[in-house]
Amino acid sequence: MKRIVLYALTGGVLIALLKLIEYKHFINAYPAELYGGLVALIFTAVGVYLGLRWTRPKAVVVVKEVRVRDGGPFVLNVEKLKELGITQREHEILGLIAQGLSNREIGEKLFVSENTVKTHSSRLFEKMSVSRRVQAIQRGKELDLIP
Amino acid sequence: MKRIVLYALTGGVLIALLKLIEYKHFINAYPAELYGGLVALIFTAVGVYLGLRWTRPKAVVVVKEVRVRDGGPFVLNVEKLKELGITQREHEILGLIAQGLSNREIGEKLFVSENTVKTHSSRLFEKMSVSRRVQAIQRGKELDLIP
DNA sequence: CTAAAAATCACCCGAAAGTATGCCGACAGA
DNA sequence: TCTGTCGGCATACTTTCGGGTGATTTTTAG
Repeated sequence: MKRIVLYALTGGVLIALLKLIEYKHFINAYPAELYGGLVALIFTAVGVYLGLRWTRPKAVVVVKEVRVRDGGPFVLNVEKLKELGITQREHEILGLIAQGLSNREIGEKLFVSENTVKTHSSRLFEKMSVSRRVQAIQRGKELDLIP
Repeated sequence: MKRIVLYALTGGVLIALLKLIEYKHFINAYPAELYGGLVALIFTAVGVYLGLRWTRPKAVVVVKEVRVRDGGPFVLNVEKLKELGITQREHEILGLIAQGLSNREIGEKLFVSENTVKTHSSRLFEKMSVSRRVQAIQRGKELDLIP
């Protein structure tokens, strides 16, 4: 709600501002259709971004085929997660790490910055008492945090 | 701050759109900001819709486990090793990588320099068509090169 | 509504990982 | 003997990781 108000305010102010300053030569320089297309494109892109960003499912469950030797389907050890204080996001990132993704790739997948991924993984490693991602994977499998 | 810049950009382009749709008929009835907000809202909504429509559908949850050779002990796939041209040393290093050891630790364990380990792992990654150690582990397990 | 928890992002720094290239010695096979 | 493969090593360089700090924003719980 706050964001919408902010959006309206900044948008309105900027519109007034830009209208005063530069729309004159802006508009006359190229055909109007071009601007129309651009505007549509930009807003659509923004919409896509915001849509993906904010309707992100709470639990992005990892789709992965795993060849396992031991019997029984994978059952997430929720108690262990709570015990270690691992959050959903951190757990999610653990899964993606286990898929061999780099921090950058994880960030792209989750629509967050690489820095954010680093922060999550740092805290995750701390909670899991490991210092490398490979170790985190091992530990995660031991503790049934990941398949 | 980044968000405000984004709004500024989109808002700036918005003025052009208003121009081209002949807003003069309505502009006198209500403040221009209202139209700006409306147009922005509409396009954003369209973007959200499109974004969800086309990029989200595949985000269906399926945790699938393909269980082969259940319960059996690990059997090294020697054919695969030969097929990929992976040498003993490289295979050995793959195993140590999978144990969560760093290149330095591997070097110490094998009484060789860290650089040598890097060389081996580089060649190994190339042969396995991966670019990171975590991926190598995954692939190695899939191909039964490591337990 | 407010406080706490979770999530996000930025910046710095050093270490680890990975790439590329070249060189060398040992050793097997043609 | 020549050639090819393998193991080992180095140097230089780029990228990725991870630690640490601090901050804001969003979500959640009370």
